[in-house]
Amino acid sequence: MILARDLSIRHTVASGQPLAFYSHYSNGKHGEDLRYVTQAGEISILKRSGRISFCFSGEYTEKSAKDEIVSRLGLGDDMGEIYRNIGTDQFMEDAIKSFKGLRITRNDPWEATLCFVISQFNNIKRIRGIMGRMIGEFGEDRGKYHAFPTPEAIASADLGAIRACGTGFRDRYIKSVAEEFAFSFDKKKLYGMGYGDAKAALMELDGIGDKVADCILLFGYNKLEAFPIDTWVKRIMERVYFKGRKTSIRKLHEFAAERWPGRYQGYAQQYIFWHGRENIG
DNA sequence: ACCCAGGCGGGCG
DNA sequence: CGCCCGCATGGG
Repeated sequence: MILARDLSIRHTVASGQPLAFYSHYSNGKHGEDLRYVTQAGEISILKRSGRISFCFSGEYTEKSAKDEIVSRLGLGDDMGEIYRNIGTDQFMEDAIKSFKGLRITRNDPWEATLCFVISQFNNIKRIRGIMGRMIGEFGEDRGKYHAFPTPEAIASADLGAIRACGTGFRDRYIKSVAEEFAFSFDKKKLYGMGYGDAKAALMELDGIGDKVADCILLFGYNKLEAFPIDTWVKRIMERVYFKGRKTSIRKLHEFAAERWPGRYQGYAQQYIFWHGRENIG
């Protein structure tokens, strides 16, 4: 059993995070049910009120499964401190009120990378479909589910097979980053690097720009200071903070760093994104 | 039919 | 640096 105050699995999974693309979520009368497969095995969670009960299989032990869940769902985050930090104005207060319990999930760097390379110039529903087909096509068969595809599996696939999953023009980016992660890119090294250096290293890769790099750092490398700016965040910030004027990505980054200094820009961003998308349009 | 989606690379001034 | 363009695909 795990205590989980200020956790909404629904908001967390719905808000376009990598976890959503490889998990199975349902909300029944017994509570919120979430299942997902990792390289180590399968995790199954049931949350009712502020408590999580869980099951596991594969290589997991009671302790490692618990650690996995706490880490994956960001349960170590002090939401009181985070809400005080990002609740800087009426828009942010409304966002927090609407989506209290929305967490930043922590995913494997490769998983975050593949998901967000696919996300570019795309929409959440389609990303989900493409990821589902890639998992079915290239992920190891674990019986009930397939595991997340390894970089090696995708690196050795041919471009046509990747494209057959519905990736469109992103096929070559997908293959390229898979080759990097399989053979040359030192993905461990980024954990020990500062935010700026790690972002620059990711942006060396073909198909990874400013926004995708920030997503990978936020959702894959536990760097909560990352602030991904997509079309929604840009549009909403321009409306709320810049009187509707077109504003460059660079200016928006500068504004965010000033308004939400410290370690929680990534949380600010996720609440702007989801509140803006769901409640403001 | 038209527009848009968790953008990026390349080319231009 | 900023700006503009093309890019696959499917849903509204």
